[in-house]
Amino acid sequence: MDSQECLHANEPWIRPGPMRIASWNVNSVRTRLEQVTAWLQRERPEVLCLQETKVADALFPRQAFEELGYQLAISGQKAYNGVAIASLLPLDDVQIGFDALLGPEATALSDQKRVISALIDGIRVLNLYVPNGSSLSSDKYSYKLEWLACLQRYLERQDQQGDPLCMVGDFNIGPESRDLHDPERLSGGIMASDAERSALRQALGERLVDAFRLFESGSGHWSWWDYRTGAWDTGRGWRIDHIYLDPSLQQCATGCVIHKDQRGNAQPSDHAPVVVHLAWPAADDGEDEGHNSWD
DNA sequence: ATGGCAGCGTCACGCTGA
Repeated sequence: MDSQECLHANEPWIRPGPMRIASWNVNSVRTRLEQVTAWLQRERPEVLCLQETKVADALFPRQAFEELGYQLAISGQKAYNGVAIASLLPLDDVQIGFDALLGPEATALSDQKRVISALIDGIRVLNLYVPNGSSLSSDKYSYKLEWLACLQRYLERQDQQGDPLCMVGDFNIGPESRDLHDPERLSGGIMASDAERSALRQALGERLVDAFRLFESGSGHWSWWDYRTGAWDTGRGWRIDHIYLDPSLQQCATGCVIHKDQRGNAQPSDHAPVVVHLAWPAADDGEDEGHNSWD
Protein backbone atom coordinates (compact mmCIF):
# COMPACT_ATOMS: atom_id res chain seq x y z
CA MET A 1 0.00 0.00 0.00
CA ASP A 2 1.59 3.21 -1.18
CA SER A 3 -0.50 5.43 1.05
CA GLN A 4 0.61 3.42 4.05
CA GLU A 5 4.26 3.62 3.08
CA CYS A 6 3.95 7.38 2.61
CA LEU A 7 2.37 7.62 6.01
CA HIS A 8 5.25 5.72 7.55
CA ALA A 9 7.81 7.75 5.64
CA ASN A 10 6.32 10.83 7.22
CA GLU A 11 6.14 9.20 10.63
CA PRO A 12 9.55 7.56 10.93
CA TRP A 13 8.98 6.48 14.52
CA ILE A 14 6.20 4.20 13.33
CA ARG A 15 7.65 0.76 12.52
CA PRO A 16 6.33 -0.33 9.14
CA GLY A 17 4.57 -3.74 9.13
CA PRO A 18 4.16 -6.57 8.66
CA MET A 19 3.72 -8.18 12.03
CA ARG A 20 3.64 -11.99 12.15
CA ILE A 21 2.42 -13.72 15.28
CA ALA A 22 2.94 -17.48 15.49
CA SER A 23 1.64 -20.19 17.82
CA TRP A 24 3.26 -23.60 18.27
CA ASN A 25 2.65 -26.38 20.75
CA VAL A 26 6.17 -27.80 20.76
CA ASN A 27 5.61 -30.68 23.24
CA SER A 28 8.76 -29.88 25.26
CA VAL A 29 10.84 -26.85 24.31
CA ARG A 30 14.05 -28.64 25.31
CA THR A 31 13.43 -31.71 23.18
CA ARG A 32 12.29 -29.54 20.25
CA LEU A 33 14.88 -26.77 20.65
CA GLU A 34 16.81 -27.36 17.44
CA GLN A 35 13.63 -27.55 15.36
CA VAL A 36 12.23 -24.40 16.94
CA THR A 37 15.39 -22.35 16.51
CA ALA A 38 15.85 -23.56 12.93
CA TRP A 39 12.28 -22.51 12.16
CA LEU A 40 12.74 -19.13 13.86
CA GLN A 41 15.93 -18.53 11.95
CA ARG A 42 14.21 -19.23 8.66
CA GLU A 43 10.85 -17.54 9.28
CA ARG A 44 11.79 -14.75 11.69
CA PRO A 45 8.24 -14.09 12.93
CA GLU A 46 8.06 -11.02 15.15
CA VAL A 47 6.35 -13.13 17.82
CA LEU A 48 6.29 -16.86 18.61
CA CYS A 49 3.99 -18.18 21.32
CA LEU A 50 4.89 -21.63 22.66
CA GLN A 51 2.74 -24.14 24.50
CA GLU A 52 3.67 -27.30 26.39
CA THR A 53 7.17 -26.12 27.12
CA LYS A 54 7.29 -28.72 29.93
CA VAL A 55 10.08 -27.04 31.85
CA ALA A 56 10.51 -25.03 35.04
CA ASP A 57 11.47 -21.40 34.40
CA ALA A 58 15.01 -21.81 35.78
CA LEU A 59 15.72 -24.53 33.20
CA PHE A 60 14.16 -22.81 30.16
CA PRO A 61 16.70 -22.67 27.29
CA ARG A 62 16.71 -18.87 27.17
CA GLN A 63 20.04 -18.43 25.48
CA ALA A 64 19.08 -20.17 22.24
CA PHE A 65 16.23 -17.66 21.76
CA GLU A 66 18.19 -14.62 22.88
CA GLU A 67 21.01 -15.44 20.46
CA LEU A 68 18.44 -15.13 17.67
CA GLY A 69 17.36 -11.72 18.95
CA TYR A 70 14.21 -12.85 20.76
CA GLN A 71 13.17 -11.58 24.16
CA LEU A 72 11.26 -13.99 26.37
CA ALA A 73 8.34 -14.04 28.74
CA ILE A 74 7.89 -17.49 30.28
CA SER A 75 5.61 -19.29 32.67
CA GLY A 76 6.50 -22.92 33.09
CA GLN A 77 6.48 -25.84 35.46
CA LYS A 78 8.17 -29.19 35.75
CA ALA A 79 7.05 -31.87 33.26
CA TYR A 80 3.65 -30.52 32.25
CA ASN A 81 2.02 -27.52 30.60
CA GLY A 82 4.08 -24.33 30.34
CA VAL A 83 3.73 -21.34 28.02
CA ALA A 84 6.16 -18.77 26.67
CA ILE A 85 6.27 -15.77 24.36
CA ALA A 86 9.36 -15.00 22.27
CA SER A 87 9.43 -11.60 20.59
CA LEU A 88 11.78 -9.54 18.42
CA LEU A 89 9.97 -6.45 19.71
CA PRO A 90 9.91 -5.33 23.34
CA LEU A 91 7.61 -7.28 25.65
CA ASP A 92 5.72 -4.98 27.98
CA ASP A 93 3.33 -5.55 30.86
CA VAL A 94 3.72 -9.34 31.01
CA GLN A 95 0.76 -10.97 32.76
CA ILE A 96 0.84 -14.56 34.00
CA GLY A 97 -2.19 -16.66 34.83
CA PHE A 98 -5.89 -15.80 35.02
CA ASP A 99 -5.34 -14.30 38.45
CA ALA A 100 -3.36 -11.42 36.93
CA LEU A 101 -6.70 -9.95 35.87
CA LEU A 102 -9.23 -11.87 37.95
CA GLY A 103 -7.49 -12.03 41.30
CA PRO A 104 -8.18 -14.65 43.97
CA GLU A 105 -11.25 -16.11 42.25
CA ALA A 106 -8.89 -17.58 39.63
CA THR A 107 -6.00 -18.63 41.83
CA ALA A 108 -7.03 -22.29 41.82
CA LEU A 109 -6.96 -22.32 38.01
CA SER A 110 -3.49 -20.77 37.91
CA ASP A 111 -1.56 -23.71 39.41
CA GLN A 112 -1.24 -25.18 35.95
CA LYS A 113 0.83 -22.84 33.81
CA ARG A 114 -1.40 -22.26 30.80
CA VAL A 115 -1.80 -18.48 30.45
CA ILE A 116 0.65 -15.71 29.61
CA SER A 117 0.25 -12.39 27.84
CA ALA A 118 2.29 -9.37 26.94
CA LEU A 119 1.83 -6.02 25.25
CA ILE A 120 3.87 -6.08 22.05
CA ASP A 121 3.91 -3.05 19.74
CA GLY A 122 0.58 -2.02 21.22
CA ILE A 123 -1.03 -5.43 20.70
CA ARG A 124 -2.10 -7.53 23.69
CA VAL A 125 -0.78 -10.97 22.70
CA LEU A 126 -2.46 -13.66 24.81
CA ASN A 127 -1.02 -17.17 24.69
CA LEU A 128 -3.12 -20.08 25.98
CA TYR A 129 -2.76 -23.78 26.50
CA VAL A 130 -6.33 -24.95 27.03
CA PRO A 131 -6.70 -28.14 29.10
CA ASN A 132 -7.22 -31.30 27.09
CA GLY A 133 -10.00 -32.85 29.14
CA SER A 134 -8.96 -36.49 28.57
CA SER A 135 -12.46 -37.94 28.13
CA LEU A 136 -16.03 -36.79 28.64
CA SER A 137 -16.32 -38.70 31.92
CA SER A 138 -13.04 -37.42 33.38
CA ASP A 139 -12.53 -34.88 36.15
CA LYS A 140 -10.19 -33.24 33.66
CA TYR A 141 -13.14 -32.64 31.38
CA SER A 142 -15.05 -30.69 34.02
CA TYR A 143 -11.81 -28.82 34.76
CA LYS A 144 -11.60 -27.92 31.07
CA LEU A 145 -15.16 -26.53 31.06
CA GLU A 146 -14.51 -24.63 34.27
CA TRP A 147 -11.28 -23.26 32.78
CA LEU A 148 -13.13 -22.08 29.65
CA ALA A 149 -15.77 -20.36 31.78
CA CYS A 150 -12.94 -18.58 33.59
CA LEU A 151 -11.43 -17.61 30.24
CA GLN A 152 -14.70 -15.91 29.36
CA ARG A 153 -14.52 -13.73 32.49
CA TYR A 154 -10.82 -13.09 31.82
CA LEU A 155 -11.53 -11.93 28.26
CA GLU A 156 -14.34 -9.65 29.43
CA ARG A 157 -11.82 -8.06 31.76
CA GLN A 158 -9.19 -7.93 29.02
CA ASP A 159 -11.67 -6.21 26.71
CA GLN A 160 -12.05 -3.41 29.24
CA GLN A 161 -8.33 -2.61 28.88
CA GLY A 162 -9.01 -1.48 25.31
CA ASP A 163 -5.86 -2.87 23.69
CA PRO A 164 -6.06 -4.66 20.33
CA LEU A 165 -6.19 -8.36 21.19
CA CYS A 166 -4.55 -11.33 19.47
CA MET A 167 -5.31 -14.57 21.33
CA VAL A 168 -3.40 -17.64 20.21
CA GLY A 169 -2.81 -21.14 21.42
CA ASP A 170 -3.61 -24.81 21.59
CA PHE A 171 -7.35 -24.79 22.27
CA ASN A 172 -7.78 -28.56 22.31
CA ILE A 173 -11.12 -28.06 20.58
CA GLY A 174 -12.11 -28.57 16.97
CA PRO A 175 -14.71 -25.81 16.72
CA GLU A 176 -16.63 -27.24 13.76
CA SER A 177 -16.98 -30.41 11.65
CA ARG A 178 -14.68 -28.96 9.01
CA ASP A 179 -11.91 -28.91 11.65
CA LEU A 180 -11.95 -32.72 12.15
CA HIS A 181 -10.72 -35.36 9.70
CA ASP A 182 -13.65 -37.67 10.53
CA PRO A 183 -16.51 -35.54 11.87
CA GLU A 184 -19.03 -38.39 11.80
CA ARG A 185 -16.95 -40.45 14.20
CA LEU A 186 -15.37 -37.69 16.28
CA SER A 187 -18.21 -35.19 16.75
CA GLY A 188 -19.55 -35.26 20.28
CA GLY A 189 -16.37 -36.82 21.67
CA ILE A 190 -13.54 -35.18 23.54
CA MET A 191 -12.30 -32.00 21.78
CA ALA A 192 -15.48 -31.94 19.70
CA SER A 193 -18.32 -32.04 22.22
CA ASP A 194 -21.17 -29.54 22.23
CA ALA A 195 -20.26 -28.38 25.73
CA GLU A 196 -16.63 -27.64 24.81
CA ARG A 197 -17.54 -25.89 21.58
CA SER A 198 -20.23 -23.87 23.28
CA ALA A 199 -17.91 -22.87 26.14
CA LEU A 200 -15.32 -21.69 23.62
CA ARG A 201 -17.90 -19.73 21.63
CA GLN A 202 -19.13 -18.11 24.84
CA ALA A 203 -15.60 -17.10 25.75
CA LEU A 204 -14.97 -15.64 22.29
CA GLY A 205 -18.11 -13.53 22.41
CA GLU A 206 -19.01 -11.41 19.42
CA ARG A 207 -15.64 -9.76 18.98
CA LEU A 208 -13.06 -12.51 18.57
CA VAL A 209 -12.82 -14.23 15.19
CA ASP A 210 -10.75 -17.23 14.07
CA ALA A 211 -8.10 -15.70 11.78
CA PHE A 212 -7.67 -18.88 9.75
CA ARG A 213 -11.34 -18.79 8.74
CA LEU A 214 -10.99 -15.27 7.38
CA PHE A 215 -9.02 -16.81 4.54
CA GLU A 216 -9.97 -20.49 4.23
CA SER A 217 -13.44 -21.96 4.60
CA GLY A 218 -12.68 -25.51 3.54
CA SER A 219 -11.95 -28.66 5.50
CA GLY A 220 -8.69 -30.64 5.34
CA HIS A 221 -6.50 -28.07 7.10
CA TRP A 222 -5.04 -29.51 10.29
CA SER A 223 -2.65 -28.31 12.98
CA TRP A 224 -2.41 -31.50 15.08
CA TRP A 225 -1.90 -35.15 14.18
CA ASP A 226 -2.00 -37.81 16.91
CA TYR A 227 1.32 -39.58 17.46
CA ARG A 228 -0.38 -42.85 18.29
CA THR A 229 -2.48 -43.72 15.30
CA GLY A 230 -0.11 -42.99 12.46
CA ALA A 231 -2.34 -39.99 11.90
CA TRP A 232 0.34 -37.99 10.08
CA ASP A 233 1.00 -40.72 7.51
CA THR A 234 -2.70 -41.13 6.81
CA GLY A 235 -3.59 -37.43 6.94
CA ARG A 236 -5.97 -37.76 9.89
CA GLY A 237 -5.60 -34.46 11.70
CA TRP A 238 -7.51 -31.87 13.64
CA ARG A 239 -7.40 -28.08 13.57
CA ILE A 240 -7.16 -27.30 17.28
CA ASP A 241 -4.47 -24.57 17.25
CA HIS A 242 -6.10 -21.21 16.60
CA ILE A 243 -5.46 -17.49 16.40
CA TYR A 244 -8.30 -15.19 17.36
CA LEU A 245 -8.41 -11.49 16.47
CA ASP A 246 -10.55 -8.67 17.72
CA PRO A 247 -12.15 -6.31 15.15
CA SER A 248 -9.24 -3.85 15.12
CA LEU A 249 -6.84 -6.64 14.08
CA GLN A 250 -9.25 -8.46 11.76
CA GLN A 251 -9.02 -5.51 9.41
CA CYS A 252 -5.21 -5.74 9.52
CA ALA A 253 -5.01 -9.48 8.79
CA THR A 254 -3.47 -10.36 5.45
CA GLY A 255 -3.14 -14.12 5.89
CA CYS A 256 -3.10 -17.07 8.24
CA VAL A 257 -0.94 -20.09 7.47
CA ILE A 258 -0.33 -23.49 9.07
CA HIS A 259 3.29 -24.60 8.68
CA LYS A 260 2.35 -28.22 8.18
CA ASP A 261 5.84 -29.15 7.00
CA GLN A 262 7.10 -29.01 10.61
CA ARG A 263 4.98 -32.06 11.47
CA GLY A 264 7.06 -33.97 8.91
CA ASN A 265 10.33 -33.33 10.77
CA ALA A 266 12.26 -36.15 12.43
CA GLN A 267 11.13 -36.38 16.10
CA PRO A 268 8.45 -33.76 15.51
CA SER A 269 6.00 -32.13 17.84
CA ASP A 270 2.51 -33.50 17.23
CA HIS A 271 1.45 -29.90 16.41
CA ALA A 272 2.43 -27.61 13.54
CA PRO A 273 2.96 -23.85 13.92
CA VAL A 274 0.18 -21.46 12.91
CA VAL A 275 1.08 -17.93 11.79
CA VAL A 276 -1.10 -14.86 11.33
CA HIS A 277 0.16 -12.02 9.13
CA LEU A 278 -0.92 -8.54 10.13
CA ALA A 279 -0.36 -5.21 8.39
CA TRP A 280 0.60 -3.42 11.58
CA PRO A 281 0.51 -0.67 12.55
CA ALA A 282 -2.76 -0.28 10.71
CA ALA A 283 -3.03 2.27 7.93
CA ASP A 284 -4.80 5.39 9.13
CA ASP A 285 -8.24 5.29 7.51
CA GLY A 286 -9.23 8.57 9.13
CA GLU A 287 -11.25 6.91 11.86
CA ASP A 288 -9.61 6.92 15.22
CA GLU A 289 -9.56 3.31 16.41
CA GLY A 290 -7.90 4.29 19.63
CA HIS A 291 -4.96 1.96 19.08
CA ASN A 292 -3.05 3.82 16.42
CA SER A 293 -2.72 7.36 17.59
CA TRP A 294 0.74 8.84 17.70
CA ASP A 295 0.14 12.43 18.72
C1' DA B 1 -14.14 -50.94 22.92
C1' DT B 2 -9.09 -50.50 23.16
C1' DG B 3 -4.47 -49.21 22.12
C1' DG B 4 -1.28 -47.01 19.68
C1' DC B 5 3.30 -42.77 20.59
C1' DA B 6 6.01 -39.38 23.06
C1' DG B 7 8.06 -36.71 27.11
C1' DC B 8 8.98 -36.42 31.95
C1' DG B 9 10.76 -37.89 36.29
C1' DT B 10 13.72 -40.74 38.12
C1' DC B 11 15.89 -45.46 36.80
C1' DA B 12 10.90 -49.42 35.71
C1' DC B 13 7.18 -47.74 34.71
C1' DG B 14 3.29 -44.71 35.85
C1' DC B 15 1.38 -40.27 34.65
C1' DT B 16 -0.09 -37.20 31.22
C1' DG B 17 -1.15 -35.59 26.84
C1' DA B 18 -5.02 -35.43 22.92
